[in-house]
Amino acid sequence: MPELPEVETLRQHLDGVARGFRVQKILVNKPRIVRPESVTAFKRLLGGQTIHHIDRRGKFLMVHLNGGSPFKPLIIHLGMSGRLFFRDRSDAFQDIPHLAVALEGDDRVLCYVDVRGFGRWTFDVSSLERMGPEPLDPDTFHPEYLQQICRDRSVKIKDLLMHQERVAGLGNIYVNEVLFLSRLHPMRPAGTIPKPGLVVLCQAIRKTLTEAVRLGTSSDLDFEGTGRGDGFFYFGRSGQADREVKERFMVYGREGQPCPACDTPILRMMISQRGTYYCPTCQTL
DNA sequence: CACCATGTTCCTTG
DNA sequence: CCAAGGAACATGGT
Repeated sequence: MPELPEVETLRQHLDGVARGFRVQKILVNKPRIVRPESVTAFKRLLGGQTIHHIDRRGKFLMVHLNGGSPFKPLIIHLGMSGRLFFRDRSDAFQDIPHLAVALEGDDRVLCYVDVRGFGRWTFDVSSLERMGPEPLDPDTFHPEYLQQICRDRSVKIKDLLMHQERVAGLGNIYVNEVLFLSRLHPMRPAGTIPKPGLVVLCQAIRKTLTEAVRLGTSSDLDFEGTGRGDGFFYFGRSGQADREVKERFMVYGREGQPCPACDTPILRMMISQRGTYYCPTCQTL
């Protein structure tokens, strides 16, 4: 569920339904998720607390809590396959496949399911402290900032944009879309892009992410993938909502299909071990 | 069986 | 110290 738009969609949803939720009991089925804390330390920090509100930073959710250390929010990262949703307390939530963490409240249970187990629940802020600016914040993210991080760098522009210490929240799907919109080849050395190109790139990042959040929050999402409508996420299981989301990508996952701009077949290559999709006519080196 | 998958972190090499 | 490249993590879908 991973990139900024999906996390923001989840944040908005949860912020509206999780405020005031009091953690009565904690179940940790996959201890790896709460690293580096021990399960007992994690439970001590979270037990008895109430959710005050939920923020986002890059791909991280920050769950602010009442009743305990006020400056230590619970930080959640969904990794590649994390899902978060509420179930009734009467449901057999403990039997949900790949349930990694569950927070039991008075009448609901906040369930965290993570098939691959790359996600993380922690109170450790170290990875947040090094994170780059929010791409949707015009005060810190603008063409001049892009110019600053690109200058004198030979790194491929795709790798640079996916580096969370440079820009927070872009991942492998949306970076492909952004580069297509910007007409930039994914392997273009960052330092060779002239200022006008960086202005276009900045605009493409804002447009791509803003539009994805807009679609994510306005669509009738099948949150849990079961048709129930409460729970979470719409991408990664082969349901109807999933297909609708995929259809709006211009190049991601579209190897061999015609470029939306010029009909040249989309190519796929590997960059840093990630599938990279681009139009060889529109995006030249 | 082979290959691919929305991500981060750690290690090695230069 | 920095940058680049790659493997590892764990599991499922096609």
